[in-house]
Amino acid sequence: MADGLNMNGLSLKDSQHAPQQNGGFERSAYIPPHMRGSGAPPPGPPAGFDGGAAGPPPAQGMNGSAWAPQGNGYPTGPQRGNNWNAGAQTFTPRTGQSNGWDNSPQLPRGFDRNAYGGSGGGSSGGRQGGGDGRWQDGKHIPGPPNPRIERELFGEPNDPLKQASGINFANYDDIPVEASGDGVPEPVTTFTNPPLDNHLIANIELAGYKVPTPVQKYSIPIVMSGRDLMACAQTGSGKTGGFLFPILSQAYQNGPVAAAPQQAGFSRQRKAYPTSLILAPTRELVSQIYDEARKFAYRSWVKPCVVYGGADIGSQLRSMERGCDLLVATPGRLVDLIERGRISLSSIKYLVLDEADRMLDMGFEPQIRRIVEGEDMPRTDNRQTLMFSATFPRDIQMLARDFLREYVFLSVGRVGSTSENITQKIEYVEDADKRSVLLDILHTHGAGLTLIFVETKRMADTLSDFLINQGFPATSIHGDRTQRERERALDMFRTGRCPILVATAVAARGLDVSNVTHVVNYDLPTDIDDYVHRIGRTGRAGNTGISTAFFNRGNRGVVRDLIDLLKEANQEVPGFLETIAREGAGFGGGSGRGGRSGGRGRGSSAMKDVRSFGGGQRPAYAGGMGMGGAGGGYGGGYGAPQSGGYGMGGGGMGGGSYGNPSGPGANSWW
DNA sequence: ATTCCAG
Repeated sequence: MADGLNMNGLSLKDSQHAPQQNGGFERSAYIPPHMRGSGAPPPGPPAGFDGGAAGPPPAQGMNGSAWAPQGNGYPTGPQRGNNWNAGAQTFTPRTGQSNGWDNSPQLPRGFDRNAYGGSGGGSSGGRQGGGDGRWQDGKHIPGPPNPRIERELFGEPNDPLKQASGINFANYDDIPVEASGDGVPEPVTTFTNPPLDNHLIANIELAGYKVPTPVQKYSIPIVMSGRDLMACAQTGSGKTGGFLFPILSQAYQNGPVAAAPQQAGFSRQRKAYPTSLILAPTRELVSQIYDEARKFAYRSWVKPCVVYGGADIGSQLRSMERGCDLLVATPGRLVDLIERGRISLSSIKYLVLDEADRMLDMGFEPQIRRIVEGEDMPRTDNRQTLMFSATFPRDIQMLARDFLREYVFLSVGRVGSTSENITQKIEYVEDADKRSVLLDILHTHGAGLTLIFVETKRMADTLSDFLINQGFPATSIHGDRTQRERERALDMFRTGRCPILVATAVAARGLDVSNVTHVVNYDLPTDIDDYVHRIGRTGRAGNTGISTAFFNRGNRGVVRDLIDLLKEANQEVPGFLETIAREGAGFGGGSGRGGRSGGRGRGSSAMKDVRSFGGGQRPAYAGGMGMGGAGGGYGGGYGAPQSGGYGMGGGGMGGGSYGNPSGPGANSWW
């Protein structure tokens, strides 16, 4: 259809919006993954070009603006200093209302005043949790303590439900960490000042966190020194804090940043200019991240906001009007709000992709590319980009490099990224027998929560109906249920009122529910990484968990990856798996998706920096496990570090290594 | 197959 391009957000819309120059080229020149690197022009602007914001280019020079990483003792990230402090002059903290956050003159006063802080007396915005403080005369003035909010955010002092979220690994130090890239800063070992801001530390204490998790130890100095980050960390290892802590700490120390100059008279409407944007693939995950953000923004000048679909947009808009510094969003709703002119990304300094490999997978990549490259977000030179996931297939890493600049690659935990805390069992069960085997499991299983994964929404309904008819306290969550139903199901599960939850992939990633003692893969996913994420719903925060998967010949497409994974995690490998693997999973490959993973390329790549292999190696390289120790640095082919955001260097992307036959255009979801 | 605006 004629709208095809537009649906992906890749066309030139809004021609009044920006000087086209290179930006125009970039917008219309979307190159699908499978075409990239094969002689087609690079999708981005030349190095150093600031094609992002509309209006005049930002001021040069950094002149010690408060936002620059100065107070924390870390060096500025390579080359980013230049444009980083866009509008450094306007930033100079002004007293009074607007504090320089949003200097777009066309904004109505009311919005401007509320843009941050200043709600001082009237804590009508108390609902937001964070953001009762303000930034004044170059200083952070936290709002007064609020016992009610405090209880809401952090729970009763001895509420086990809330306390459980405080991660309590007994032996953090046993977890191996590899960091690669140029000049990786030393990890921190404690939540102390320096480098962390005292107000943040106070909130961390309220939340009951004692010691940084491994991923936090590394991510804090990496982010605070201005570097980009690709972090591969085992599930339940504190990734959310890994990005929230350094981002908020910087914000508390340095205050608001001036917005990039806005196109005059563009909009009479109220428009939010967040400086941090966190994207995640499901509404529930976004909501969970937002709840965390509220904790650590408590009493601060930073106002967190959340937007996602299926919920009343009016209340989300009103909430944004009370200020929106750190925005947590699902891609669809964010695009919607951008189109309505209610959000501008021109002030973004931090972009976070949580569950980054999913966000860059076929289903999401066009939307992400549109948000990051097709709107007014600053380019890689003028923002920091952080990506987190438990799995990071190499082809997705290659894609991710489009959005990163001289990033540090961080790998925390075991290869394959499944936790040793999870005991994985695989049982051979024919489809027809699944129900009765499941009943056996549920009968023998004691206390604790059981999460059952199926492949389709329909199956989620029928199976939960079946279980309820059998007298089990079950419910379900999937994308065809209303948001209200979804949230209720999750809440019933979380609180144990409904300890059996049947779920589709919507619950596979990131959700942090304590006390999930058993994950059942009633249907195995076709992608082993999905399996990794699913079982990661148990065994969190240092607890142990059990995972049971029903396997039959319909799953032979993942048999090879599954065996590798089990071995890597020191789990028992049942004989039938080996047998079926020998039967030749190779040809039919089960219901294999023709897409990424190029065969069995995953196994060794999930926790490895692709740069270590030399740029653009094909997945056929897989199997080689032998990446050396930590700090391996760039292998050949990473090319000149200064070559801008698209530093493919020499190696190039070896034609066709993405093997994406259909391209990303096929999605017709909206 | 699944996720992601509203309708």
